[in-house]
Amino acid sequence: MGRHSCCYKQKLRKGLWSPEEDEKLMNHINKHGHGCWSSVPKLAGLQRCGKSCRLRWINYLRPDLKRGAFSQEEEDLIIELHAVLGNRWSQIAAQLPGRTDNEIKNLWNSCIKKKLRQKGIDPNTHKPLAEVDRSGAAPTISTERTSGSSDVNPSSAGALGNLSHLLSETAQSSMFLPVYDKNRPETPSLARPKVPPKELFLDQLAAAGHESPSSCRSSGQTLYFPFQQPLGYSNECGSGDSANMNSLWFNQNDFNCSTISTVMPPVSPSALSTSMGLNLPPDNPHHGGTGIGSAPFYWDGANPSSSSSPGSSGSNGMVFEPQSTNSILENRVFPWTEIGQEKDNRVHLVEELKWPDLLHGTFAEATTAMQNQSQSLYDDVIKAESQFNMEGICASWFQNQQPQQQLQAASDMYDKDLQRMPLSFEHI
DNA sequence: AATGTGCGCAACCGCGTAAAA
DNA sequence: ATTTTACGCGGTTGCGCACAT
Repeated sequence: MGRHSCCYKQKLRKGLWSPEEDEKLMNHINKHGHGCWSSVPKLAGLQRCGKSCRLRWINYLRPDLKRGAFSQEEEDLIIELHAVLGNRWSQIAAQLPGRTDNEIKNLWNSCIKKKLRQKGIDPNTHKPLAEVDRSGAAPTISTERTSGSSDVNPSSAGALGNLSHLLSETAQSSMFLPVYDKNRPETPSLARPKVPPKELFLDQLAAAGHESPSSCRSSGQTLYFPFQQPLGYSNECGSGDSANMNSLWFNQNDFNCSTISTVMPPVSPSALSTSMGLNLPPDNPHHGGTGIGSAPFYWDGANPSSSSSPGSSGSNGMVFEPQSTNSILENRVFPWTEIGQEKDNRVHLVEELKWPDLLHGTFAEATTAMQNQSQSLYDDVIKAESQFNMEGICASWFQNQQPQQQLQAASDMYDKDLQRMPLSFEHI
């Protein structure tokens, strides 16, 4: 395999980017798009390698980046997604519009890990630390890319695998899990997928839930179902009382097939509602508490004024504006845990969203039936992704901006740099 | 005030993969 | 079919700041 030739070239600047460099890069991409990244530095007049330019653009200069601290909802979503996807930061980031994989990775390593440990949860396995300790060798997240195997968090995959294992064929067929072809060749794309995020995301969930890696055998021990973990992550539950937290975990012993279809939605409602851009009035009886449409954690895609990305208003799905004033975890992320009295009239709504629909692009139709304002995850994510293809898009974004907005954008863009500006700039 | 330490963030590095030559 | 080039991803490093000693 060839290496980045640029990496070996000498006299290329490294380290922090100066405002001048940022300006050059931004101007160039605004005018011409990035095209071939390796040619960007030359065309933009930068003493940087293309890789560095790309990274700078993606992680810092992109106009659709959401700035500022992560909200509690975002953190919860990251935890939730990490339980399913492991350290696949780019895929996690795909579910958090405006956030970069690097940003999420840093947040995870510096902040979330710590919080989870403080709450008695092992950040690698998403299990209670006590349980991990008891089992001896703590399973670790395998993110080896050389193995060629799926690097889905094995603990999560294992948990899902356990669930899968528990199910009879009949039970499985009644679920809305996809019919996953076990004979499907293990394509490299599973390890390093280059497919649209939605398909990828669902594919991995499917793989996690339906494939049977060796780690997925039934262990006979208590199963902690990862989707419910955020109950333990909740601030409200952040007492650190591990006994209480443990009680929130899903116990295989209480598990029966009748609950599976409710307990096992393949994608968490928050993830879907976030990604789909659902704007669901909380009092809508069609998504009152169970299922995908139930999460009042929604954002107003039609409210560009609230967006950090003015050019992405409306349907392009880049505006991520959590509207919930409550914790996402209060029966919203995992509302199916609250089956109770409303179960019957809600479950069927959830069950309308069958995996084949999700996987074959008819998801939007199903959700439309439930909720007129919904849009497909696929469309949304694709649009989000297309935002990254800045060929001309960025230019149009800037063209759409009012002068003061451009100034504000530029101002925001340099906030961090200004904050980091050494004292030597004070005399300017 | 000087030094040490921890933390967060930005950027780099190495690798795998796909596409192009 | 093979080699080269480019891209994207995840892990790691290092800088700068804030706080403690």
